Amino acid sequence: MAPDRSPLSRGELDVARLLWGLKSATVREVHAALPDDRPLDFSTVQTYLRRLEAKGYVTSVLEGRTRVYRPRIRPKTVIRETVDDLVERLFGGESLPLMRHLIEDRGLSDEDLAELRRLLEKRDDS
Amino acid sequence: MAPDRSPLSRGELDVARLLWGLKSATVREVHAALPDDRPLDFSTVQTYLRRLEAKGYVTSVLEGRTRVYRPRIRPKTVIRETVDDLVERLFGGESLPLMRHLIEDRGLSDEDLAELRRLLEKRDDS
DNA sequence: ATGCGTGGCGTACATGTGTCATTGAAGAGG
DNA sequence: CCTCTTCAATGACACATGTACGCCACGCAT
Repeated sequence: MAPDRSPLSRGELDVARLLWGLKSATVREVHAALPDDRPLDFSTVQTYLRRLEAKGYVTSVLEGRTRVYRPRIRPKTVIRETVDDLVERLFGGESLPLMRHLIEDRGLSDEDLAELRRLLEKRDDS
Repeated sequence: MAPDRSPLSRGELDVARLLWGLKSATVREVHAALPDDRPLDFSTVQTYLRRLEAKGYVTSVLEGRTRVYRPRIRPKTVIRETVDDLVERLFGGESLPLMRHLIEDRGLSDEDLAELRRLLEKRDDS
């Protein structure tokens, strides 16, 4: 249950997300996938990937002379850990207040609401 | 919209939460209010409060020879900023996936579910 | 061969964070 | 008053994080 590996920093998470999207990628590919509003130097990406590996979030193999990285921890896991942590720190462990916040203070479209209701029903008869 | 003040670190948030609860307090009072599972040195609390003030989250006045701190930014605001940030970096800005996660992957009690449904209805006819 | 792009690896370095130790002055007791 | 106690204020320090440079090796097109 405890998050055995150390937590991701902001930048590391950004890079990890890209890697999840790519399934498997070289530094260059991750670098190329960076959104325009977050330019990073090639080496910076390299550093992040190295640190991600050191922290146990990704693995890599050397293919020829190129290192290929791929995720080792699934997004779901990281999401769980991150959200748990946030709920803990911000709401003392209660998730309902977070729900309330989301519903009341953030824009939810009508589709979102419909979908939500569906989720609730499904959750209901289980 | 932009979070003009720099974000709170983990420890800073812990202390800020205590201060929100106390409305107004001296270093010593905050220190005394620390939960048993998170002991911090008096000076450490002092440092956090100082940094919180530097970041603009709290203010203080010297009353006699004692400094009294009080919140300057409301919890709601910090919550909004923090959650926005998390939704952004973890779900690309969509809040529905976070909802889904909360409903499906975290334990919600029956009361929580009932409450949720009420929230949705209220939200509905508005 | 020579020089250029691609890429790995190690290194660097400023700033942010977690956590205290030390300093220094205001009030209490004699 | 002078010393002792008690805190507030400041300094310090190690580790984390954001961001990048530099050097070197390889392979390909002059």
